[in-house]
Amino acid sequence: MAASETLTAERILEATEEVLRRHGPAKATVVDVARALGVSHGTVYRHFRTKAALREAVSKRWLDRTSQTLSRFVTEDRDPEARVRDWLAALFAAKREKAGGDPELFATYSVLAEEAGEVVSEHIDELTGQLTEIVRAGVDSGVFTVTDPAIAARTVFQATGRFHDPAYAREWRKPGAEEEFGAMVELLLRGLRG
Amino acid sequence: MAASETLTAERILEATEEVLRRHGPAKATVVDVARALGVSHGTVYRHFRTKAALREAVSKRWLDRTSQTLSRFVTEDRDPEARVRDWLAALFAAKREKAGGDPELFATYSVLAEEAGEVVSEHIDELTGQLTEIVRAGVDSGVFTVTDPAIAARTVFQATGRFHDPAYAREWRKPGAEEEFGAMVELLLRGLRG
DNA sequence: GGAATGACAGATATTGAAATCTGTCATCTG
DNA sequence: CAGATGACAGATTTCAATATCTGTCATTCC
Repeated sequence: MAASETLTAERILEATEEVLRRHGPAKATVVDVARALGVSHGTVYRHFRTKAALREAVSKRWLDRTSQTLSRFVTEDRDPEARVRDWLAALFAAKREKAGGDPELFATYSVLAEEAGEVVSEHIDELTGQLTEIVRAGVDSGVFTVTDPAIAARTVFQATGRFHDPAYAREWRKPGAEEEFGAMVELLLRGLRG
Repeated sequence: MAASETLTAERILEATEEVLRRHGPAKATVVDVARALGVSHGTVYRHFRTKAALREAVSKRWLDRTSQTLSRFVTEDRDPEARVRDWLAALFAAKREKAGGDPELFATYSVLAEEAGEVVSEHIDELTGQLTEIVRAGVDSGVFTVTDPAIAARTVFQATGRFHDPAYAREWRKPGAEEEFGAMVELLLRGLRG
């Protein structure tokens, strides 16, 4: 039996991701997860209070991977304007790659995220927080002239929603999407500079 | 019988809107529309090839009302910057009012629009066309410094998507939405000015 | 004794048969 | 004869019976 190893929250999450990959968000059940782990479903409920909590944890994991990837631009010691550009480009690239690489899995995670409102809010707060730091660096160095870096960052994030919100995923593969993204970033940077 | 008047496409569209209002998008049938008009459903098919075509026509009507409302800002002889501001504000106000006033009807039309891809594309082309004209006026008068008014207008329209795309309707009633909209418009105007 | 189990009640999902709807067209009606 | 009808075939939806799932908890097992 695979039960030779201790049953950790981590192992349950991995099994859940696998079950979601196989069955999709509508058909993936807690019983399936338990079966995949070779335990009874009651045992899964010892680690996660509800099915919703389990799915939320999976969502969080998924979203955190993106935050992680982008965080490197925050600490870099480079021109803030270039960092805003690169941070946004990396966000778009990451999303587009995930959506294009395995559309079904991407749709699955999009459904999960839809359900997990709180987790998504926190993710967005994390991302705008990162962007705020870069914008603040730009204001401090005099490249940007906005009054409030936090508001400016939130606005830039919202303005680029079309290029990172899963609801728009089908637009990302259209020809011209790259150009549209470029025009958006340049217009926003003009706005940040003033 | 209500059939005293001639059966026009117009009358069918009105009856369809009424049926949609009553039954919602999922349950509204062509048979219902025919019944409301006191004719057989075969007669409705004489005017609209398919149910989808009928729904598209209803969507077009709905969207055209918004285009109509906004067109006045295009012809006005005023400061282009103020006109961009007002055009965007009018768009947001119109959408928010419709969504807030009768959420169920708004949801119904949102579903219809989702189905009618082509009609929505044309609507968006019409709106960005309007905005392009205002931006071009701004470039001509020297207030704006963007290279291509059409690209700039499209970008501004996309950036403000959060404030007019029905997918975001639930965000519009949140406190702070007005401020977020204001910050977005001001950042974009800074970008247009350069 | 702390972790795992599986029987259970209520909620949710699946299924397949019956009902309704879409779109066509031969026929009817003024 | 132009416009309307309603019967029809195939597609889609509805509905109720059946099966499965979620979440709990008394009991079992190391």
